[in-house]
Amino acid sequence: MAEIRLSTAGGEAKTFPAGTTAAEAIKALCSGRERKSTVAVRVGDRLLDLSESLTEDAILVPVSRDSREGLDILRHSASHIMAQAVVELYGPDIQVAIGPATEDGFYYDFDRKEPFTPDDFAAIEARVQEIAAANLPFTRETLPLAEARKFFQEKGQSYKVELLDDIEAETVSIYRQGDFVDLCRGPHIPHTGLLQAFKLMRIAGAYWRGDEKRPMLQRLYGTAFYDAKELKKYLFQLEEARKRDHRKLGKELELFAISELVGPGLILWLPKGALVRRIIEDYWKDEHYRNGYELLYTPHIAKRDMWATSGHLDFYVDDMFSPMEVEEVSYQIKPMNCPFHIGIYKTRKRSYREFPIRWCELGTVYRFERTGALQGLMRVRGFTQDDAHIFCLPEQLEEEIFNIIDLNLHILQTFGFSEYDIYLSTRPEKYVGSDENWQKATDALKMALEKKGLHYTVDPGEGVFYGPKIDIKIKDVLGRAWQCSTIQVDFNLPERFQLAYTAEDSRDHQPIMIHRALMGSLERFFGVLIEHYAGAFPLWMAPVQALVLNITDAQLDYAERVYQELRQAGVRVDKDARNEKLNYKIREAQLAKIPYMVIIGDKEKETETVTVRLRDGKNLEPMSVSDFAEMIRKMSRVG
RNA sequence: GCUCACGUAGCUCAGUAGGUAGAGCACUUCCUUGGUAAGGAAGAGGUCACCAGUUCGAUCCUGGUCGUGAGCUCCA
Repeated sequence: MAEIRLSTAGGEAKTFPAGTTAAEAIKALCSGRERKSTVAVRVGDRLLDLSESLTEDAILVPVSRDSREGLDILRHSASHIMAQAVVELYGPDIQVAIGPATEDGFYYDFDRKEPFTPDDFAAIEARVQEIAAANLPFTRETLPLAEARKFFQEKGQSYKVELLDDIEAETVSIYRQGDFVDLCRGPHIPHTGLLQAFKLMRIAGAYWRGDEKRPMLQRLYGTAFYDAKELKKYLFQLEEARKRDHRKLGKELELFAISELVGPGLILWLPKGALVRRIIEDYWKDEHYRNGYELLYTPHIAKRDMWATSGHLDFYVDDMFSPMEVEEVSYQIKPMNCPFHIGIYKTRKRSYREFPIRWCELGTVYRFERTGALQGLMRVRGFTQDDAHIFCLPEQLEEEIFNIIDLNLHILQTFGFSEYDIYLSTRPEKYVGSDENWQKATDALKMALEKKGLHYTVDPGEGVFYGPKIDIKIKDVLGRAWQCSTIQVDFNLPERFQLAYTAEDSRDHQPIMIHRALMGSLERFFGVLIEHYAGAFPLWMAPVQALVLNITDAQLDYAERVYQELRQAGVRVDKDARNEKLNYKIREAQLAKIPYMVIIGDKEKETETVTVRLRDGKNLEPMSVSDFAEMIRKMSRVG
């Protein structure tokens, strides 16, 4: 019998008979603990089941249940187990589609006439537990494509047949556990008993293959862990995340509102939220002034002809609100600010000596989002972009992009965001402009990122219709990445609007245009900020920095004086002069997440001081009002 | 837009075999003047999202509309 040499990475190779299973090899090559935690093996870039027979020399990398890969394998297996449970409970005529692992768990899509309801959850979960307890082995079989096709056709599983139609390989693998058989690449856990913690999370509709023209399937989402403790931890984190939800905090802290009176996706900034916004805007304007930008203001509507010239009517009309007639001329509300800045560019002849021109605007735009897409502040129909357009010479392009990235990261860091995913998006299916220009622009973006030493991922086909872009997605505390910053090169609008500048040769040339937004939309950015800080904004952003609390009516006069003095000194201060006990006032201030409580009793009144309580419950030594004001002033320097 | 769920006082939520509703907090008034997370009492507050239908009678049942949530799709 032939022999093969197997080893683990870094370990000594041992000789085995050909056909040894991965499980046997791991048993011989690994220590007890590693052996126990191994759920699959990796050979090169292939993941194999433990039951796989090995026929060639190989270096085996054990996949531990503690690794991300190991968890994904469990969850993928959990989706099969759930599908088995569903088929057993609701009959074999139910159509099964696909069931992969996801970031937080897994899902499986089913086609069934009757909708699943949350009432079904208990039954499905119970059946999953039974299957897990039965310790059914997962077994893999390989069969020729045609045979697999016949097999699933006979079972009436048309989605599987459709999947097989797209597979080009000669053979495919199927997995069985109990009576359930599924087309699957694998690998899987050795047996169902490893599924120790399972929970059905929710049900949602999902189009077959993500295509809204195809049938809507019922997607069951679940999550799974090797250990019940891990599941508990995950559910606790979900609960914590819910507490930070910007929609909940926005209501509680009276930051913003969405009113049925006004309409969906349209944000009302309440006084406290509006104050935070003003602080953000002031900082933004100062920072842009320092970085050589000039501020613009432009209207909210423009003639439809302009949107025809810009190409928006060809490529963006589905996202635009309907036109309105004004004196027999059609106008349309703006979904973007760029054509207006071009309007300003064209107010006179431009010289190359003016370049780069950096124009910024907090421009409010309106986009027709489908109702189902709206979500709190994160996805709205009217929002303000921190927009800018840079007009420059081709040879200035790379440096300008480099400068934008610098300013971008600086501003994000000021707000407390230091983790991001960076994407370079290339040409989409629907686009304008020449292939050559697209290539030039894409190269310039790539170059700037590489010079800056930033790690990025290429997102093929995700560019905007007028040019390629860099997107910087910031990560909030919930681990969600939010697309805020975007930097887009545009060789197209200058062409469409016939932009020109006079160059050294005294002839007209076409400038390059860059679009960029750093916070993206003030609404979304505010939403991310609320969740990031759980509503407890840093001092420099807090809408109310200090709250004056008198203990009894006897200090009302002094408390009023303190309040006025702090207000005059530029502290954002409120007062709570109500006839309530101190405990009560402190509780409310604490829930409002106000950074400093200024407590005024008889002692303070006599000595003309204040006692300061911090948001974390600590107290500062009594100090004079002016010292406190100075302290706040120093500590609330931006960033 | 599509699938599923939900919509009761400013907020969080009970409730009704179909007989026009209730709590806590918030609000108003009064008592209380209390040193670091809820003092007490009274009062006011609702076309039970909206529109139809079934019914002697609808907040409850049916249908539609609007809105919200979770997804799909899309995106700042």
